[in-house]
Amino acid sequence: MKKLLVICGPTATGKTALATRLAKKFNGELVSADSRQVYKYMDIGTGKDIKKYGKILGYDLVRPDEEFSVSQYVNFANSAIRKIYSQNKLPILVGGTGLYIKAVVDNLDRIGIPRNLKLRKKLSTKTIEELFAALMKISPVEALKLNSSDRANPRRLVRLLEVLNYGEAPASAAESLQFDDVLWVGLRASAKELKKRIVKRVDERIKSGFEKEVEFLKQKDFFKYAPSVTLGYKDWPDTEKWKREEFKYAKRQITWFKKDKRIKWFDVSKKDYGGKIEKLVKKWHNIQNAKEN
RNA sequence: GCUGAGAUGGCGGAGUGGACAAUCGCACCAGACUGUAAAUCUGGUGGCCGUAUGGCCUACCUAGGUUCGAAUCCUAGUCUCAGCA
Repeated sequence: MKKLLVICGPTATGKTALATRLAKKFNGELVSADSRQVYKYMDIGTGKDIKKYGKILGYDLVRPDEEFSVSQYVNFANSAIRKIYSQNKLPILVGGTGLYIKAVVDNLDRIGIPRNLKLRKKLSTKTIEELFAALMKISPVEALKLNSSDRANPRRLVRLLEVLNYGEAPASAAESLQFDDVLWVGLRASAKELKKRIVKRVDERIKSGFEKEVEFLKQKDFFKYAPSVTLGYKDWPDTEKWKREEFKYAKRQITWFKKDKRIKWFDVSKKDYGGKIEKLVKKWHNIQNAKEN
């Protein structure tokens, strides 16, 4: 019986703390689903609470100047989860990168199709109109499926061309992993509360030596070109902007997760939400055990 | 005190007689997103009514004026900045 516990939600809601608590209680192991914590040396800025929480899988997978993608993440996560099963433990997928979680749970096809640097380079100078015209030529069906937002998004247009150019049947990402039962727990907070928490957390990160981390990364030349240099790192030392960007990011996360009706939401401002979640997980666990017998 | 420049929507900043509720950027709100996802992209953003084309009201420092018509021109005032005393 392959069970998976997902802990998701916007940033600064205490996902890792909750996951750690549940891991202790239910013999679980954490797998981080966070697209930034995969980078080495970016510890304070991405909030790797190693000291506080102990072992978490999914940290430090690549260097800050390396490319990373969902498909790599799925490969990693699947093998990590397999290992956890082999130890008879409960995998807990915890993080705020909605796409990564979805990719692991729902086995997305297409993400197995590798990028085509040559093609990307060739297309990099094209306008949106030209890209869309090219798509219409290859596959009007696929082109017209795009919504108005994606149609104006060069990154998406290029990727679709890449996919259609690949020809063969879409490769799946690594050996897929099917789950028998997934429990989705989401942590949420009001905008006001979220803002408060974000401000506090950014201030804490600054206090615990964020500037030194940035200096180190710069010195190592990781800032020259790095997909990893985003919010926080990107605008340093503008800490007010960092806070604002962090909140906007949280809102994007909320927009993403809101759509997934599988998620059971808990407001972290309510008292004893942790206890309630524990109860829910316990019940879920027991039901599964009963089925197995 | 004199001389010059200027006062525009939450902020920055265009516009300099009609196409202006006012380009654009930021901020803000909503949304999309199956190989960059802390990324990328879309829509909205004075008030009221309408699903909408649209209609009405209040707006470009204040008060008057010119004009069919003013954010744009004139007069006076207030304030800000720069240079000189």
